[in-house]
Amino acid sequence: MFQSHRQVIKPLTTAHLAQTMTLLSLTVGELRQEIDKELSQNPALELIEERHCPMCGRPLQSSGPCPVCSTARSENEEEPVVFISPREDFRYHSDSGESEYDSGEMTSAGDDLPTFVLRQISPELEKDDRKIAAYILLSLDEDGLLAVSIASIAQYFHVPVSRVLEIQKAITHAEPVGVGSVSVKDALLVQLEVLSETQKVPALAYEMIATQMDLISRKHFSEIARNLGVSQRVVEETVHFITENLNPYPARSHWGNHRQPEEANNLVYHEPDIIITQLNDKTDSPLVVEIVLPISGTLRINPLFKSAVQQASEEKKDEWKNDLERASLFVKCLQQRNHTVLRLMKRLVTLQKDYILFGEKFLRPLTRAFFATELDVHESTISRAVSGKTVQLPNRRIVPLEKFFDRSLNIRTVLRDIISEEQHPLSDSELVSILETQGFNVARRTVAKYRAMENILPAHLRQGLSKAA
DNA sequence: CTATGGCACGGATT
DNA sequence: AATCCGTGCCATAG
Repeated sequence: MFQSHRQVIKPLTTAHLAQTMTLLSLTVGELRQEIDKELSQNPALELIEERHCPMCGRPLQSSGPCPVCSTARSENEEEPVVFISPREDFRYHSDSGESEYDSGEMTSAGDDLPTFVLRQISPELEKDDRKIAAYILLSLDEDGLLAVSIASIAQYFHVPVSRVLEIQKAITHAEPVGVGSVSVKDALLVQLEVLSETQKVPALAYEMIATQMDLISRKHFSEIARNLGVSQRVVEETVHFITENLNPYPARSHWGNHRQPEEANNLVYHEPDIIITQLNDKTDSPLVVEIVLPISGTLRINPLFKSAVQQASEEKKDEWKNDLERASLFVKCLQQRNHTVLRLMKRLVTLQKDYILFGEKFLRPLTRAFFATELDVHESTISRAVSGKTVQLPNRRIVPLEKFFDRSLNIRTVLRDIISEEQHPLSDSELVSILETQGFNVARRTVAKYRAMENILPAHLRQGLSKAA
């Protein structure tokens, strides 16, 4: 066996390669199961509590970025800070004592709402706060609104109201946005706030919801117009915007098969495999990318076990040696998996920075093949690394990693914008020429397809938008 | 005659 | 090798 050149991680055997490949394609949830399994049946493997920063090797205290690295790294403004981040177990209902929780089918795809939300926010909560968050989430009514008062929660946990409010705020800002609000009004306000980060919203919407809520629900538009001193037409347009884009019952948009088929809001219930955040909310501050590792602590070979092998009886020795082999293989594969994902994300985030910060309009159509040559790995490696994984963006949206490789999302978004601002229903061929002026060359037929994807009606059915009363 | 959706083909992507 | 996607052609609706 030859080693042509020495790498950080060198592939040793075919078994190694095979396992690396399978580990690479696993999501955090699946990986957690895999590690649990390996840990329970291989005595040579050990999980030690203390953690070391994967970048600089210093021991880490709390979860989150290593202070040393992130500060040191952020000097380089071009590259995002990327690191592998150990995470505590997200499961809130079972204490760590019960480690296997019917681990067979505990995939993250079909979580209930509380679990789903908790997974999003738990990274930024202290351990004690997670309990409170879980309590809040379990106190929701079926619409996703809070069924008990904030004060009673504070009393229950013997903590100040302000702390509960802070946690509740985190919950309402998670997907589905507005969940956990105390009222429909609050839910709408939060949604509006989040929405305004990515698109422009009617100027009056906020004030209208905040002060005229009961009139809105009773559809007394003329009275609202009088109260706010604007024309009734403006009121109606704003209300239209509200009913179209906001959802008074956060939980229903995903759970109740209300309204549109779930195609429209293709939310995926996953804990994120990768979390992208921005430390300050400044748009120029570097992005922080965390590759989520589903265990807290460091996985390594148990040194005691290793030395014990020496003095083992003959028959045991072989078996134990085998365990040792497997353990080191497993650790190496795990490292390589993280290494690959890390390299990929580092490059991906720099290239798609505009998309991450400013929305889908700025998504660059990149292909997996491109990254394969870029990182000098096989295409299938990238495929494996991308498939099934999910990313949490700074705006808390959780999107599939595949979205980063959507070849037409940017055009579709521009198309959506054009249509939403059209004065007059534009036909497909007209849309083609408008897109052309913006640098997008697509065929007429393709525009039709994009419309279909975004479920936008054809031009002749699109007029009912702003009809005068 | 114009606008749109269906089917199918070829090239790119996985 | 299998799949996805953009596009051209044609039928149909208005």
